[in-house]
Amino acid sequence: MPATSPRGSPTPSLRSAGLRQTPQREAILRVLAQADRPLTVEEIRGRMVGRRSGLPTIYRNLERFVAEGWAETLLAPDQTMRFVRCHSRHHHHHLQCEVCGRAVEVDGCGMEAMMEGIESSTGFRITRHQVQFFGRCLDCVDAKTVDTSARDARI
Amino acid sequence: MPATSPRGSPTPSLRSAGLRQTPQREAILRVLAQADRPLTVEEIRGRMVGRRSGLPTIYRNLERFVAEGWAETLLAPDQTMRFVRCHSRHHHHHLQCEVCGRAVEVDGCGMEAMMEGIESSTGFRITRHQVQFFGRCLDCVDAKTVDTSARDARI
DNA sequence: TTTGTTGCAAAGGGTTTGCAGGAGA
DNA sequence: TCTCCTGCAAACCCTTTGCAACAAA
Repeated sequence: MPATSPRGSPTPSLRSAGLRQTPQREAILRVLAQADRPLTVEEIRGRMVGRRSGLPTIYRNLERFVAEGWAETLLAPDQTMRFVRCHSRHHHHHLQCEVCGRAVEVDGCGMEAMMEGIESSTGFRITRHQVQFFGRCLDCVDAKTVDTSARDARI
Repeated sequence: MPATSPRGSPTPSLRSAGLRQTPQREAILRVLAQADRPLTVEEIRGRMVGRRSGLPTIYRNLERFVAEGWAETLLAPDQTMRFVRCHSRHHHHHLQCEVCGRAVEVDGCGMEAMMEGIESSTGFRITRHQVQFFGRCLDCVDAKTVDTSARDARI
C-alpha cells in the first residue's frame, strides 16, 4: 500500500510527480513496496501479478522512480544491479543478508565524524558517499554456507 | 615499480602467486600502479605502452589480480566499472574526486563502533561492508562544474 | 483530443567464452 | 616439452532506443 505509507517515508504519488497513473507503474511500485530485499529487473517483472509488463517499461519507470527518490539502485555482491524501495526519505544505508538476501535500511548515518577526519587528512571535500553492509540476519546466522538457491527462490 | 613498492603494500609477485610472468601482465600491473585514479578496462588498454593486449586478456587478468588482492573493482559514479590498484593490504576505502577523477585510499576504517550499533539494533551480524567517498580534491574545490572532459582526458 | 506510455523488435555496449596458436618455465 | 596464456571472433546478456499503437486525462 504505497499510498498509505507512514509519514516521513516517500509517498510514490504518481500524480504529484507529474506522471500518469498506469497499471504498470502501480504494479512496479507495489512489487517494490512488498519486497523484503533488493530485486533485479527480471525479478520485478516476475512478481508483477496480472499485468506483467515488458522490460523496457520497467527500466524506464525505475529510472523515474529513482529520480523521484522512491527507489534506489544497488550493486549487489553478486554484481547484479538491483532496486529497493526506500522507506526513509532521509539519508540512510542498506544492510543485506548474504544468505537469504533480505535487506533492511539503516537509518541515520553516523559517519560525520569519520568524514571530517578524512577531509582534514586528505584535503578533499566530501560531497557524497556510498555505504553498503553485508552480513547475516537472525534467521541465517547459523547457515553453513551462502545458499544462493534460497536467496534466489524467494518470491 | 610494482616489485619495489613499500613494505606493507601488496607486492604483485606473479611467480609467488603461481602465475606466469608475461609482458601483458606486467604491463597491466604497471598501468594500475601508475594510475592516480580508477580506470576502466578500455583505459587500461589505452595506457599499455608497447604491447597493447586484447580486452579478454585484460579482463581475465584483472579477475586474477582482484582475487590476489592486488586490485579492486569499483562502480564509479558514472556507472562504469573501474579498477584500482590497492596500495594498502589492510582494510581501506576509496575517496574519489568527482571533478578530475583522482582517487586516494583512506586507510583504516573507523566504522567499527557504527557497525556494532547497527548489529545490536538490527540483529544482523555484519561480515562485510563497502564504502566509497566522492568529493572534490584540493585542485578542484573551486571548479564550477563537473568537467568530464578533464576527467577523461587524463593520461 | 492531446500527449505521455507501453510493447515489440532491434540495436547497443560491455563482458565472457571457445579455440587454436604462441610462449613461459 | 608441457602447460598456461594470449588473441581473435563470436557469443552473451543486460540495457537502451525507435517507432507505432494505446490509453490516461
